Amino acid sequence: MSPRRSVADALSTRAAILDRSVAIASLEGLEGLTIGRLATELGMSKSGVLGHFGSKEALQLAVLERAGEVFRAEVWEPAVPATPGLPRLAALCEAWISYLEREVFPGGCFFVAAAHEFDGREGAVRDAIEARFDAWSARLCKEAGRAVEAGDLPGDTDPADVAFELMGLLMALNHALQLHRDPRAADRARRAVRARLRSARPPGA
Amino acid sequence: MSPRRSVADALSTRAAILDRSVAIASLEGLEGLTIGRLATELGMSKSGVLGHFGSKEALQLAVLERAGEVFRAEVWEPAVPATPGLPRLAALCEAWISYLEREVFPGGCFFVAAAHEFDGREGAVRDAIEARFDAWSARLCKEAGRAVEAGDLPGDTDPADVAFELMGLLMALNHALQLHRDPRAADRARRAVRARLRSARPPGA
DNA sequence: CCTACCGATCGGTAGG
DNA sequence: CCTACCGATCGGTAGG
Repeated sequence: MSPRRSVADALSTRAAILDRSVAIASLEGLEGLTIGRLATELGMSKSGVLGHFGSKEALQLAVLERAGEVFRAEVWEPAVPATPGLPRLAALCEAWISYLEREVFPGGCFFVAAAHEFDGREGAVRDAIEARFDAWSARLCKEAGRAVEAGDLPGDTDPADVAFELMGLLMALNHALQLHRDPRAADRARRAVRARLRSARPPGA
Repeated sequence: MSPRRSVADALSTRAAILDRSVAIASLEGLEGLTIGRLATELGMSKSGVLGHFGSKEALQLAVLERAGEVFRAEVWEPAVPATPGLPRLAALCEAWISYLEREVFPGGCFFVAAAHEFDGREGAVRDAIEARFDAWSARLCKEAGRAVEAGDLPGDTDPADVAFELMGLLMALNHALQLHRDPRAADRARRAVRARLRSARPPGA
């Protein structure tokens, strides 16, 4: 229909490859994602798949990029309307918990899984994963720092400590859901986040 | 030297295969552990390696068993002398933190990595990993329950909440050390564990 | 986007 | 424990 049909087709094919790749890699890992399997599932040839990216590593980086877009929409965006500081910190955690509960990725948090798969290696994929966690930690630290400034967390609180502890709760939830399939874990995580973010000030002070 | 030299040799060969397997799998994962690589590194043939176990899955299960022995010696045993309840809970956490700091396994906690690698699959390997975490959680819960009974933690504390939160701190530490190579993380984890286990009772009450 | 192919490696087996 | 081998699959390339 379009006069540049081949270009539009190429873009939509690329998008289809990436969506399928994200689904596979979420369960099997970024290494378990193979060109041959992708080709079979998509009804394409291997070279047809690979032609869009050039190499497996380039495909993996594109998959991380695509997963990052999903994460941004599902976790970062919902917290934007919240008031900076403690309320936004709580909103970020709630968005993360909800993102796991709703199984946005079938294998749990895409980046937690990728981090464990690549933390013992070197290269561009590992670096891309680390950069995403750096950005996430920085975001948590920033909001925690604002909460301290606003007096919503005790004045001697280290924002990095808060970010570290919240990350732990989120990782424990991911673990409980994926390995133990424990449906009570989400509420446990919510309770723990609430307790950690409760001001040391007496209510109403 | 021994009259049953071939039997003793077989056992020591098996032990050598498992030790090398643990080292490889810690960094590359239990699937990244291949018979061919093992054979090359040990100066054996592939069939010589495989003959000790029968299949790759049986090798993976034996590797988990061997890693479990190391974990028991490094994390469970050091906490045995501690008084049951809060002191032993603290000792278990400190042993775990030290076990990561000392890089007992080059790729961080063997079981956390294995859990993420296999939580999206089915089978005996996945089941063995889950069983180890069940045992670990039960242990933390038991000591937390004793701490509540002894009045060392608030009376309305859910021991499973404590175990969940401590697991989170340990996983956050593993992540910080492996992905971010952040040497400050161990002390951050110690601080957070101490804060979580601090009694709600005023000191000396 | 395809077919046809490359060398390397995978887990595993036969036979000794 | 070995050699020699199996079919399958890996990432990737040549040539169109």
